[in-house]
This record gives sequence, structure tokens and C-alpha cells, in this order.
Amino acid sequence: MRKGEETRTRILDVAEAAVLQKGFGGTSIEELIAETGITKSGFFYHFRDKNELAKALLNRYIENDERIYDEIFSRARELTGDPLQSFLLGLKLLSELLSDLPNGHPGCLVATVCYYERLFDREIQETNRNAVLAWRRRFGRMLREIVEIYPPREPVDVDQLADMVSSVLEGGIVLSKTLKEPNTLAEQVLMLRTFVKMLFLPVAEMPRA
Amino acid sequence: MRKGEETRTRILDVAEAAVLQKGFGGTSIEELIAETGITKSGFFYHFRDKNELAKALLNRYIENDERIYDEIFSRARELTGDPLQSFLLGLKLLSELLSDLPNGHPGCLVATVCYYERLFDREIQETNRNAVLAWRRRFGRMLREIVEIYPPREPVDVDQLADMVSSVLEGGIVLSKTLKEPNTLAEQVLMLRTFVKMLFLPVAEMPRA
DNA sequence: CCCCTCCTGTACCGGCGGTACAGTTTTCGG
DNA sequence: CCGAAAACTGTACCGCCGGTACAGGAGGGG
Repeated sequence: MRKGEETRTRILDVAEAAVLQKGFGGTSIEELIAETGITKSGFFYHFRDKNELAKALLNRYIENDERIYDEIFSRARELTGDPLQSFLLGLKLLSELLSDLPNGHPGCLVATVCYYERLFDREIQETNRNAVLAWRRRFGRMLREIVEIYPPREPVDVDQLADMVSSVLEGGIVLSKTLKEPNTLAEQVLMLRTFVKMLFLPVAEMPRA
Repeated sequence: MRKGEETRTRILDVAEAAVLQKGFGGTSIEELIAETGITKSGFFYHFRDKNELAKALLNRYIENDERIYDEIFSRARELTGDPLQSFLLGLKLLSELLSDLPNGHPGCLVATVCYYERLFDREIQETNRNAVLAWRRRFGRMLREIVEIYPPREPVDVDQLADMVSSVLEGGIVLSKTLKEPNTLAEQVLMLRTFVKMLFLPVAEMPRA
């Protein structure tokens, strides 16, 4: 029935916001049911325990994340056939999306799970690992297309460069949140874009000077 | 008295390892006293509450962090007078130090605090913010010396570039921990080094081809 | 009408953060 | 070597939280 899914989604929404602000250990089920307007029995009807809540939360987060990247980079791909140009455009679009977030990026669940690892079962840790590997494959795929056309100015490992995208995003989120400077994350993505541009684009002429 | 300091340090050691693996919310005082071999009363003799433990933990972590960066970059500075070369050497030394960690980087307390923020008081959040700002100043100072000599190939904001160092470190730690690939962090630092080199070093001749 | 989904209500358990406070051992300066 | 301060231990207690158990009820669809 549909009603159940709706309640489940509401719980996940409340839980996600809470977890990103306080971590899993800092988020109590009691507060979730209070904010959702549900009873404890109702909560445990939907999720067997906290671990299963985490599992659902993480899976939903990762799926949504993938969807966003799909949209951004396929849109960029439609606008230009060149793999480098579309990658650079994708980073630009991503940075714009990030700087449009009113209260800054709320945080990444993958990082939250990473800093809570020991209290989750293997399945969650594997899910998290696979999410990061999916990023590596995603950006790696695009970068491999690029290196086929544009010889990199310096020898680089494509997977490591793909990981750099994830690094800058994860790190940028931490910086942005800690500094309470919402724009820092978007700036970091643009900085990465500059580097990618420099790495693959032929040497630009010194502008009249 | 010295004995007190010693016990205090032992508690902090145990707590730091636990917090980096499970977060603050996931770390119970009971487990800390069990592992330290102390009683609950003993614990509360040293720290008024969990918040004060966090405060001491974070301050100690930041001080140690600063000390490590001081050592690395002053050593690099002694080996060469050129600011760019010493910065690049510093990044190399840092990556070597990171890849020598037997079990990989244990995690960054600044990130842990960042993902737990709402349950700490303002003082801790300010301490954390100041730690990140100190990184920005540290790397910014070095980069400003560089740009005075080496015109960057692309226009960049020095503070944003300084933040990039922190981003890659924080992000690299998350990736390394999540992937359970200890080397990823060191590789990311070297990748950043490549970018800095590309940005400031005059165009290298294409190697015979 | 009955069954299934989607809950509510009640009662209970043990662990944990935290408090209070009295008492004991250890340490070190004088 | 003594005495005072430092560095604990022991005990008892509180309320919140995660989790379990289970009985029951509303509401809609076949």
C-alpha cells in the first residue's frame, strides 16, 4: 500500500537531516519518531533496528547522488560532443548546483558512515566502499575518453585523477561545513576544474603582456 | 603532579582511537574506562563531561597536526631556498609520511567534529573552524611566496588554492578509509603536487615524441 | 466479510551519560 | 617522615535511549 511508503520516506527524510548534523551515534530514534509524529512501534514496523535504518538511508542517498551526477554530466554531454569540454562543463554545472544550495551542502552520508564504520555491519561498509568505487568508475570512464584525445601534460593515473574528484568533493564539504562558508565547496570544484583544464588543454598563449 | 597527566594522556589516547573509528556519539565513556583500566569516578575526575573530553581531544589533535606540518615544511625549507621547490618537496615528504602509516591514516578529528557539530557547544565549533583557517593561512603563506616569483599559468585565488590542500587531505582520508586502500591518501597528495607543479612551473618541453 | 497493511499502546529490559558524595591511596614538597 | 593535596575508588542513583514483546485497532481492497 502507498501510505506505508510515504511514512517510510518521511522517516528517512527526518533521519537523513539529523544524521548529517549529528552522526548516527548522535541521532536517537526517539527524536526521529517525535519529529515524524509516529510511535516507537510504528518506527520499528518500518525498520528492524538502527542498522537497517542506516542501510536504507545510505542506499537512498547513494541512488540520489548517482541520479544527480547522471543528470549533470549527461546534460553537459548533450551540449558538446568533446569529452574534455563536456567534463569541464559538467564540473561547472556541478559547482553552480552546489553554490545554489541555500544553506550549503548538508553533508555526505558516505563520509558519515566512514567515520562511524566500526558500529555497522559489513554489508553497510561494502555498500559504502562500492559507492566510492562507482564514483571512481564514473569519472574514470569520462577521463579515459579524454586522454584518448588529449595527451596529458604530465603523466597521471586516470583512476587516481578520478579519485581526485571525489576527494575534492568530500574534502570541500568538510571545509564548507566547518568554516560555515557555503561557497567554499563550489570554489573547490572550480579549482579542480582549472587543474583538469590545465592538464589536458594545449598550452594557452600568454595573454598580451 | 605527574601521575595525573599520565592517566589523562592515556584516556585521551584510548578516546582518540575510539572516536576516529566510531565517532563521538558511538563512543561510550564506559568503554573508555574499561580499556583505560580506570573507574568512572576516575574519568570524571579528569573530565567534567563528554564535551570537555572532546575539547581536550580536539585541541591535542590540532596541536599535534600543526607540529607535524611545521616539521615537514621547515625540513623541506632547509633543503632548498626556493619557495616552490620547498613546497613541492613538503608535499612529497607528506605523502611519504602518509604512506608509511602501517594501517593507513586513522582519520581526522576535525572531520569527525564537523560531522557531529550540533551536539557540541560553540567553543568546539570555533576551535574546529580556527583549525581549518590555520591550515588556510599556513599553506596560503607558502603559496604567496611562490606567486611572487612564479606567475601562475592560470589565474587562481591563493586562499582557494591553499584550501585545496586541506580538501585533498580531508577527502583523501575519507576515500582511503572507505575503500580500505591505505595508499589512496598518499596518491592524492602526490596528485595535488602534480597540479601545483603544473600551475607554477614553466612549460616543460614535450619529451622526445 | 475478512484479511492484510499500517500502525498505536503498554510494559519492560539493560546500557549509558551524568551526578553526588564519602572514603581511600598515592605522591610530593617541606 | 609527615601532612596535605592530588588522584583516584566505591556505591548508589537518575533519566534517556535502543530494543523487544505482544496485543490490539483502523482502514481499505478483494
